[in-house]
Amino acid sequence: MQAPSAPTAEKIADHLTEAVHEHKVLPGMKLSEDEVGEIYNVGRTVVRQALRRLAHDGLVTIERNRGAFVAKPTIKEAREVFEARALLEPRITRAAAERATDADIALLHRHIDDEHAAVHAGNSGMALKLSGQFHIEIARIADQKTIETFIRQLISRSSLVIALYWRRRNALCESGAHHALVDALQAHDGEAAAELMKEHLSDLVTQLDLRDQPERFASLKDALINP
Amino acid sequence: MQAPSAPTAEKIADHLTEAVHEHKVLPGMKLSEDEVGEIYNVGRTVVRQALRRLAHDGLVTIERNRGAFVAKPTIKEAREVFEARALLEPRITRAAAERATDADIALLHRHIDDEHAAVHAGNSGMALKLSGQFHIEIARIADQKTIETFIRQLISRSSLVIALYWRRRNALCESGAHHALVDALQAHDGEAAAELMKEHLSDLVTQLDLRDQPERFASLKDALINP
DNA sequence: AAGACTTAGATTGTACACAATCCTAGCTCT
DNA sequence: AGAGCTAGGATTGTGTACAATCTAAGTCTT
Repeated sequence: MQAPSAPTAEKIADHLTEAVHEHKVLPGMKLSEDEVGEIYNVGRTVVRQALRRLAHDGLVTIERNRGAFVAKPTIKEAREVFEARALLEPRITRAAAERATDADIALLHRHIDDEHAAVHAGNSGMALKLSGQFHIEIARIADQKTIETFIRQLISRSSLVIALYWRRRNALCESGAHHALVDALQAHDGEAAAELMKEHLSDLVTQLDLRDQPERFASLKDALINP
Repeated sequence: MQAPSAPTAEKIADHLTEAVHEHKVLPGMKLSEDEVGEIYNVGRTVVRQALRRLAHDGLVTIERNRGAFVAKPTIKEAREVFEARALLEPRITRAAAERATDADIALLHRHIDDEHAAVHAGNSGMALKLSGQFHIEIARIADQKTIETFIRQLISRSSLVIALYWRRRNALCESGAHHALVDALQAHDGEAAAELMKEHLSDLVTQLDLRDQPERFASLKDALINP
């Protein structure tokens, strides 16, 4: 599963992003430059580029002379991420409903099937990743690259938020909502699709524990310095 | 005006972004690593970090083994930028209206005054930069860092779009719209502020020439390769 | 024995050197 | 003379070495 030859910085960043989506790497985890470089058979120069890109996406925080760590969004940031999603995704879903082709619908159905299969196989990380990619796919269908880029960032950060603040670790988001969404897209009913997406995101937020007093910090130091 | 000591990569990127906002650097201009490094008294390593960050913001395009150039958004990208702004800014303006303090209002008034002064002094670049910062300031007031970051990117890219597709180079956007906006913010009338912002952005788009056949390319080569 | 200080190790920040690639100019050939 | 080709120069891509900084273990003092 390793890369024998040297992948580019962009590839490494994308691969690490996927790992975040799958909850293979978790908030707070250290990303040593040497270590990452050894994994991908590449020098520190390239790793550095990848880490800086991830930092710019908000997935990683770089502390001077300390290194790169997977970001730990605060509760305020978590709320902002889902507010931004609530603002962007319903509108982009409406646009997607107008443009969705049969091929797009088929792809989304495959996505849902894969997600079900992953849940059935107990691979919750893969299920989570596919669930996120479903949202990205809708943005792609809408053919709005600029907003798609924003949504990609938001979904990546949502994975971190879920890792930190999800109530019941086992229970995954039921993909019934996704199924209903695809039906609305297939019917080219933009209004209904937008409404479904809005409710879906609303449901997601209620599954999070975003109360103000965070007692889930890893260490006392973080508790006293970060907030 | 030069930096005697070595500024950080982030500082350089911010400074170059400002230069884009002021139309001091224009789309298509080459950003040589050695040249930029010499300007800021810094090695190529740091310049490289800054340029990659700008590339990620969509302000610069990096072509492998060719170098970094100020981006030249296509007409499709230009439309997308303003569609995204039309989606984000009215909503963020509504939020800003609810939160704006007296100090915020005073700052916005100063911004408008500075903008008027710049127009009066014939410094259209400065006026354009201030006009963009006005929008960023509203996002800051709304206290939504995530969306503020998106709006920053969009306004930077808007500067490129304006450089490429503005109809009348001399006529600047009348800041009467900005003045009315501040009044609505001061009255904490979110609905009115959102509507004003929506109309303001709509007006901006009508000032652009986004017809499909672009005959304003710098060279024949670009005309045949890019589209 | 607990706390503060010192020193050694490890990790990141930056510059530099070399390799790879591209652009340009000059040359040759038809 | 014009088109194609080749060699030189210049610019970017990447690894590596050295400096700066942080972390942690070990020692000394009270």
